[in-house]
Amino acid sequence: MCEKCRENRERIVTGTSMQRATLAQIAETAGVSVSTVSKVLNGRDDVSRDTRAKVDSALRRHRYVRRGASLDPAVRTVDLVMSGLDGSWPASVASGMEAAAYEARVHVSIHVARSARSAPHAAGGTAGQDWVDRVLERGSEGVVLGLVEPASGQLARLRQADVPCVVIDPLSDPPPDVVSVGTTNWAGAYEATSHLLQRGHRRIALVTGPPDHLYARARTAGYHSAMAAAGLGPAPELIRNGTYDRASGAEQVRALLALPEPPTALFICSDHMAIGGYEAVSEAGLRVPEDISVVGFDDLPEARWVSPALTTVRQPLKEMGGSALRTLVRLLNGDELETPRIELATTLVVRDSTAPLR
Amino acid sequence: MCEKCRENRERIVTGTSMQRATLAQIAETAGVSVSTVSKVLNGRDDVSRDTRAKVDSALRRHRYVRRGASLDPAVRTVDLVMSGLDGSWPASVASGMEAAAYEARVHVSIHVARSARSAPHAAGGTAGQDWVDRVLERGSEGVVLGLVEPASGQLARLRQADVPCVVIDPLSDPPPDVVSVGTTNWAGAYEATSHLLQRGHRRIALVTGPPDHLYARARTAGYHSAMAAAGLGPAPELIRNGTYDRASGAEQVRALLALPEPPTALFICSDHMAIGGYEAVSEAGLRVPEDISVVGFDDLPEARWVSPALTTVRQPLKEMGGSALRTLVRLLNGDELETPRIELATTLVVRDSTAPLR
DNA sequence: CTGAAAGCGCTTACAG
DNA sequence: CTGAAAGCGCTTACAG
Repeated sequence: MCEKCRENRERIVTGTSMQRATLAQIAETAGVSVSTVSKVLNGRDDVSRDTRAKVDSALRRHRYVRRGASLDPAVRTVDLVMSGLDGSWPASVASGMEAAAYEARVHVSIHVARSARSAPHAAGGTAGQDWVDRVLERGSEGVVLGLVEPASGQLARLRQADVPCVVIDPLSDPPPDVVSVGTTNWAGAYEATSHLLQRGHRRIALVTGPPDHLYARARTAGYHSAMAAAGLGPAPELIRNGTYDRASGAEQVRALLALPEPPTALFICSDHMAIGGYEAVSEAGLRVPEDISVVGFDDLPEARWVSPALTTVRQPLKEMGGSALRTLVRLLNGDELETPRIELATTLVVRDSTAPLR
Repeated sequence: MCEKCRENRERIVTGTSMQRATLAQIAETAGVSVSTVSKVLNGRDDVSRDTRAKVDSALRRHRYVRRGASLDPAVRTVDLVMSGLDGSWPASVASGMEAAAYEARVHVSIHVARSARSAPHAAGGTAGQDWVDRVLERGSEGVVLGLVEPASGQLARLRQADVPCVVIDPLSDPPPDVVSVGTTNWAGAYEATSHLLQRGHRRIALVTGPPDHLYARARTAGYHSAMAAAGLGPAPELIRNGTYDRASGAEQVRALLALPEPPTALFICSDHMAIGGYEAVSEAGLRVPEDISVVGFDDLPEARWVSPALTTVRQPLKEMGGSALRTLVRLLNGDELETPRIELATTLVVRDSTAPLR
């Protein structure tokens, strides 16, 4: 380890900010000229393999960071900020985004948005660090947000730093200048409800999400529209709000099955809640789909793991990730967007959890 | 809009890369010196109100952005290279790694390892680009490989570039100088088999992975050891090799159930194969666990989605991701490792798919 | 291939 | 306050 690096390490330990290594230092370590180091950094091909290897090694030893890593438009880096990485939703979105990024020759960095309070370094002088700090510190050129609601202050800081942002599936109505990618929630719910109506069901219950969520409202509206088109008015006792998780689905379906006149079909606005619904149906001594039909929403892999396989409204999660990345690249290029709000089509995937009314 | 900006816009339209405005241009627009513009940018207070306003206005007109001003060389970036991002396995590993990276103040970039043949830019002068090229191009300081087998040439290139590498769950015996993180496959299989033996089962079938996989061999050995400890010799007809996916699990279990003397318990070396096994059991008109007990391996989230919930050997995937990251950081710091091969403990999670022999 | 030299964008100590 | 001048980090055209 070189003298300078040792100094740097001490600076880190003492909390002082670190000095950037200069090309001159790298050149000295590598035993070459500054010009040669510069050539390696800029990917020129008039450098021999051996020299390049020596310089690469010296750059890494010094932890050299290019100032304005974004100056080369060929290698851009963007951030994917998610509320968490566990589970099928983030995995699918990240997978679609990575594939699109590969095509576009863009690098993807991942972050989990943590609340400022839980930041482990809050005491060390970087108090209040949130995902915006991380993005700016990282020098990313753009951000895709997945299941993370940006606060207006956070959006303002990104805008000020000229870092564009695309939000996937915002929970609440975003400001008009925020670009978002979602799905046709209304149409998906309409199609799911119509599917049940076509199979003769009339008493169709809805388990939807929290009423303040943008897409829960759209799904509820789609259900109502399909019911109304079949001449069926609202039956408030058949409509319940869950919280998208399995336990909440079980709970809401238990309540529905306890009604004097229980439903014959359930449209449940998330696969996880629908799987919870399966439990409640089973507890009541009933079978899916013989006694009661169930339609979910999402088409996560788990819809195929359960038995019977779940009929559900497919959200194209990979395409959402891909679309968000491509939209972000257009923003980075300064291209005009046709619309700040992109909605991808849902499709109904019919499996084994729905049957005609007996 | 200034002349330069107009030029810039034209460059964008024509696909040429954009020129950043310089302080000299700002200075000219504002009618001041470059020094003064620099002072304003750096927040010095020896600038008059009027001059500052003129400069601010010019900066805005030129859309001047300081790029990479906050890049901190203490921030390190490492790559997570996976065979794919879909599914629970990569999601859990990535989640654990991200959490550890956050603690260590390391940024994580994600890549999917694609074969060189499928690279979309292969024709554009970057033929043969594989994940090693991407890692080096990106300037990452280290790599974690998940479900990706590094070829010896790839390892050599990383070594030459001084980029350390940690492999999670290698399929084949890695070279002795490659650091890897795995789980105690032998002990996990031993525990699973013992669990079935303790419940009175004697005719216990094994569905394991391809015989050339390192961890499949370890699991098979653990099964044999537990059987032998109970005084049971090998029964070759009860041992089958699958390919870890659901369909292969169903296929192998169908064959086992068709034996003249079928097993009363199945130890199936992946949750996905075990869920396929459920199908085969159901097709045969049998029930889990009343007629046949099933133990899986992995403890992916899907083990809890199926019914009955699957008894399985838990691999601590998040911890593996976290451990890989922490090990990589130690390598980056030049610390010595106690061992190049880290094995994390598995635990048996008993759920509803195992019952005493009737 | 390699590096000396010229030059660019930016910052800063200092003269006015 | 302001800006000329010196200087730093980096890039590049070019001589060898």
